[in-house]
Amino acid sequence: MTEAKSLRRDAELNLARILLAARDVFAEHGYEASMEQIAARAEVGIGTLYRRFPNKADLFAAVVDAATDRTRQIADEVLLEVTPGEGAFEFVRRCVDAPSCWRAATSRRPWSGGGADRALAALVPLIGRILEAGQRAGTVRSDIVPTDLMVTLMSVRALGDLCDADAPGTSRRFLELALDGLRPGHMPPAQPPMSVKQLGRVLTVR
Amino acid sequence: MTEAKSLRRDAELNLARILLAARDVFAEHGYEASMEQIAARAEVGIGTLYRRFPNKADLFAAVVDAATDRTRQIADEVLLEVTPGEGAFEFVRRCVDAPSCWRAATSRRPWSGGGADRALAALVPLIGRILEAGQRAGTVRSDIVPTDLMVTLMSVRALGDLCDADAPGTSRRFLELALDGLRPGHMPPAQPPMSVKQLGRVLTVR
DNA sequence: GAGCAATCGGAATCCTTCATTCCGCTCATC
DNA sequence: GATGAGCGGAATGAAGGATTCCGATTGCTC
Repeated sequence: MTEAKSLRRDAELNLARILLAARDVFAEHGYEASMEQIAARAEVGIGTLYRRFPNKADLFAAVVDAATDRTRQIADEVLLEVTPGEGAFEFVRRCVDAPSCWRAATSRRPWSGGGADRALAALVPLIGRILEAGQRAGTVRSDIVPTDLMVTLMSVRALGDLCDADAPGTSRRFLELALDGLRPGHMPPAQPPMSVKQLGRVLTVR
Repeated sequence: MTEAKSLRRDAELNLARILLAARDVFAEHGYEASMEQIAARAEVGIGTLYRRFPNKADLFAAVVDAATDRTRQIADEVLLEVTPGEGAFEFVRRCVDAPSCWRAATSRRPWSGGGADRALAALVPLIGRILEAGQRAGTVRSDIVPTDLMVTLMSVRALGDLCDADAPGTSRRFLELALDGLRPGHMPPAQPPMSVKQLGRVLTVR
């Protein structure tokens, strides 16, 4: 966030390029993407990556942090712009459409340290508010909790990775079907929802 | 299927173990699982794997074929045992519960050759019958097609890979929510369903 | 515009991770 | 008891990829 030392102009440009490229490449291949791929996408030498980020994990962490910020921003926007009844659905849609938002979660080696917990601590209350608004409006089942939305997001993302290259829009269609499942009118599932603590564990390196 | 040459009794036992182990290990790690992992799980030397299967791809193909058979078998059972109104839902549930059924599809290197097309040719009509029964009974939306069920299966499986280890039952809960989305009472999604041909491409090595 | 430290690029290094091969030993089977 | 089908698992070789290093550039300051 706060860059104490100012970079040379060209270095600053390259840093931005790297972050952009890393976001896209990680989004596409998950943590398994290679540093060389990222460097190539950023049109930068590998050495340049390593001057900014001591290693791959740190670069990934930076990307994930940015994605978390973006997610929070989306939640804020939804809370502001969207009708209470539609907020929850629109939030998930916008997250799916955002290039890398929450995408890291479907990667195998997402956060390390307490990163996931911090991200969730920021996100869960926001999503809770969006959700409650929908429930008060009667457009969202009363048995839905924030982790349900996140889980939906994760599964849609995973499906997109699998299918969208060959069948564009597949995950989008599935998303709408899944969202319909969140609307009132059905029996609650026997299985209780995932806890936030569990989700934190899911998102953390094993 | 038809083993022309009969194996020594111990060899036959080992073959069964290998197939079992491969099924489980591939289910757990996808095609990236190593031959050594499989050999270890089967409590067998690596050499033994290679005497039965000339290479990894062939072993994987054998596992996938078995899974396809199992899926078809489940469809048959559902058609026979389950109420028309519940068949579609129960089919997906049973597939999710079957240890390796359709699991390969979420792996990155599933079928090669025309394997996927053959499997789909066998499965799609069966699923179509299950689906139509539900639609006639009024428990399934009229805009749902067989690929929707398969896509649901795939996303639930993917979610399970991500979460179930840390939060058991998560994919199960999501499955029920997603299935609710297939029930009548909502607007059809704007995005048309995936075609069978596209699904075949998704399942095939790139 | 000269000097210089900050930057670059990317070749080279060093691991790790497999798939696959090979071969001496074992033990069903006849 | 002979013998060849089977077995285990060390060894091989290739690929992939993170990280390091260093000579060549180039913004920036005086």
